[in-house]
Amino acid sequence: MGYRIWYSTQNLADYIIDYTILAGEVNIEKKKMYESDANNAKNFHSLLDHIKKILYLDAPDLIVEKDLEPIFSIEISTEAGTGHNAFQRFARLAASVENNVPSFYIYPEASIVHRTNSITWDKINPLILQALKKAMDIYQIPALLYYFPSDFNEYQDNPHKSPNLQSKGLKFDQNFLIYSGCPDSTGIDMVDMFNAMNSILQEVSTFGVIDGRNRVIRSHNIVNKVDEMEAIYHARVGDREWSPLTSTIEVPTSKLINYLSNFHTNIYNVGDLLNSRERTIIYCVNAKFRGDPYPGALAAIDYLKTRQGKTFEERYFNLVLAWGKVEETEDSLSIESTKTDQDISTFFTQVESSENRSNILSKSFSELHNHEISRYYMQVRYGSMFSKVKHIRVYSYFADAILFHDGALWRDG
DNA sequence: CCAAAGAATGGAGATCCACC
DNA sequence: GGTGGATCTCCATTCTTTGG
Repeated sequence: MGYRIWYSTQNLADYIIDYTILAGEVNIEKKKMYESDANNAKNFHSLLDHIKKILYLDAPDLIVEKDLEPIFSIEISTEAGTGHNAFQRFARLAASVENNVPSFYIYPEASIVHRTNSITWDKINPLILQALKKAMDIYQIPALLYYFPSDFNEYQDNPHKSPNLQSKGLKFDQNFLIYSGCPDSTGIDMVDMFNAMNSILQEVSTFGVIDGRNRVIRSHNIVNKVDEMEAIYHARVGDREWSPLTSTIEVPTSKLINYLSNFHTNIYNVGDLLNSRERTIIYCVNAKFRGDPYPGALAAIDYLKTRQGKTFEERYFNLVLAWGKVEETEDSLSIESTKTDQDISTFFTQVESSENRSNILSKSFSELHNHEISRYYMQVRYGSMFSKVKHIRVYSYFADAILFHDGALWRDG
């Protein structure tokens, strides 16, 4: 027993160990993490059960564990945070917090984007701070945003003079041989972040993992961080709407029920769940049916708009995902397909192909290779829960219904 | 009309598997 | 066992829309 660091890139594991009090630990082991059964059929099933559960929605970059219990998870992005980009990774933060595991999100306050006639700092969408706050309010588990160190403060008026122009204005760690791709460890937010991680590690050492994790939301420096996040949000948000909420509409649930009636007979009735909420939030995506960045944005909308309690049953609004051009009509909805791959058959094809590819439940014992035995046993227990592609998993977890122009799927309860 | 923000797409990298 | 195609995932650029 001791510490175990699950990583997708080993550099990041070394970075976190070396810059926190984990550096003094002897009993510490690093292990490679596998994202899903769909993506890594050979190895995913060998992960411990509680790690699989965090990975169910989406895989973070790092999970730190003590005595076989996760202590916190980390996600890093260097992407420009405009539009829904900052939400792209939100589902994995949600997955972590929903399992009572604190999570850290490292994201640039701004990064330099070169466009045809200009060089600008693209700034992070402040709504991400609000989404994290909502998740913390519900679970009382930290979900903290730290800025990836950059030249933004010093050079916000003249990005072309940024010393790190070639890396979009971002500051990477000086020791690039050992910590390649990791943020500058001397950056003020990184120092704060290491302190917060140390607080969690100390709470967990003193009170045990379960109690420790539940106490950290009240730790002094984490309380300060949460206050700071809220202050930044209020300073930046203004009185306008921000993505992804700009792509949502709110309608009476009766219109949703009428739309669904296009796809079932008169004898069938939609179950109680959808009808139990008067109004419905629809996330309208007029893109080819696909994954990123939409799964993360859908998860964020859940926290921003619809969620009251810890599960999707405790929603104030229904949360619905619609593909195509959506219009509200007098008593229903109209959805028009304006692009390829906006038919419901696209969804079914993707489910079917991952099922054909990943599901080995129809094999006989003598057909199984040695490494397939424990994978088979996992699938006996969980079916294809971990074996579908990420966006199918995330959409069907968060959305009460998914609408297409020529079909729909919905929950009855 | 231009700049900023938003929405959507394309592409790279990793891995697996069928086939030779 | 080498190789090419298919799949999955992540990254972030590019195209589109909006607002002053």
